[in-house]
Amino acid sequence: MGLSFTEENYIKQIYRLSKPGVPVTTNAIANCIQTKASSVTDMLDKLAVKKLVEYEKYKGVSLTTLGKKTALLIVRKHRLWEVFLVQKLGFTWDKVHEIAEQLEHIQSDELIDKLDAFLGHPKFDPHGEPIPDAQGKVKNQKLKLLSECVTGSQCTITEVNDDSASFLQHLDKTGLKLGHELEIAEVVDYDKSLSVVINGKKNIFISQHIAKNILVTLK
Amino acid sequence: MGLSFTEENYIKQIYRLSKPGVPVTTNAIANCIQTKASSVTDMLDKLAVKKLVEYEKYKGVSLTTLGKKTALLIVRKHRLWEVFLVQKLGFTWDKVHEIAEQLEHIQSDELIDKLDAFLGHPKFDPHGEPIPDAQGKVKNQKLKLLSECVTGSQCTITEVNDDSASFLQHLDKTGLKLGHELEIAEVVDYDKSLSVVINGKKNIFISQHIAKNILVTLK
DNA sequence: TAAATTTTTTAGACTCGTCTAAATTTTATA
DNA sequence: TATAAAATTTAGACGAGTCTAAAAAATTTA
Repeated sequence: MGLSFTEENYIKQIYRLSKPGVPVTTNAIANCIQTKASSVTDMLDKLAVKKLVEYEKYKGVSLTTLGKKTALLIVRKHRLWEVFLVQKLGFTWDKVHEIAEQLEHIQSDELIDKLDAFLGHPKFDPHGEPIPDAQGKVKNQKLKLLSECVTGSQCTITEVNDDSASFLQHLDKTGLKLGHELEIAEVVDYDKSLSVVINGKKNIFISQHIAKNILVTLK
Repeated sequence: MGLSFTEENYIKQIYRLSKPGVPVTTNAIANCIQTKASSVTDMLDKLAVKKLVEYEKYKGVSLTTLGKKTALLIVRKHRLWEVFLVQKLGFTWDKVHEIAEQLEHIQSDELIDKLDAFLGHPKFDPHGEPIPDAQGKVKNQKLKLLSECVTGSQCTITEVNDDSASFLQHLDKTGLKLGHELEIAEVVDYDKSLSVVINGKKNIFISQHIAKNILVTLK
């Protein structure tokens, strides 16, 4: 059952607008997709026939299990392409979205499998959003910048934003590695530097500059 | 002046079917695009209005300078993506075309520039076809299989078809490297093996099996 | 709770790209 | 060169997706 470019866009936007329990309104979708409410109504009828959404007149819409899975596979493609654009082609975060909006509609499972492998099976996109797996399952954790964590928080180093040799060498020297557990002992007020405990042992200082390039998963 | 997905496809196919002097026929396009002649006629009218083709009723069609440039930029995208799919993602030659047909329509000059740089500004696609530059200019040389060269021809090793370690090691041992100049001293009749002179010095034998995996640019 | 407002849906029309069937032009053949 | 055959174009229609304007339902407000 192949979906059109347009149908895929509706599904994806409905997914983005969804909040547990609350159905998504026609107008919300219209704003978000840059179209008119009447067009949305038409499309919702169509998607309901295809069993991708549950739709009751005047009551808004929500994704079915099938619709949700469909959405997650599109999101997967979107985020994998974002990783590619940033990590391999050197785009900055802010510029990748528009291009990924196009790339996410390329149809080929094999392409996505191979892209995923080429990128080293990344778990998060450049914005820290989790990448669903090939079955459409998402880890419900989100990455946070270490620089945004508060005193007392416990987290795990999950990714870095700066892949330059000098940055990676610095991390190495400091004793910071992917997978290490951190506890924020103190956030120094005047320069936002951090005092952190690594794996419950070593205590080190990290400047805000460095902390801004380290992504962590909160406990 | 943005072109639709469909318009781009027509332009590209007309380019592929073009032979100097001879206009492309409506039926030829219809066969090639999997559509009906009447649909082609409609589209040709449209493309003529946009100054992409010169079209006279019942007389066939040819690309204008603008149309040709448009086609070459699409071909550029197509071939760069093919290189990406083969070299970076590990697809085999035969499987990349269909996916590249989709990727070639992604709109972003910056994306193509960066992809080109990421791939090391390749000059040929995996099939040996030349990749037009960002201005739509093509080097009018085409890669040829070494096995297809005749006695006396002079050429430069430009690419290999087999990227396996064992093949590359064999080349290395034999003294063959990208960029080396070859002169075909003799084509042995009974087994099609070649006697070649490398860089005007060393003279070696190359079996047809090996020669079939070496691409050269003719002098 | 009745009126006013907002949201949503319906009805009808438009564009894009396609199709079939019929008409026309070109080309091949006798 | 007249005629048959093939190629091409025209005419009219359709589906997808969109729009505007009007009608209907839901929500807010008095």
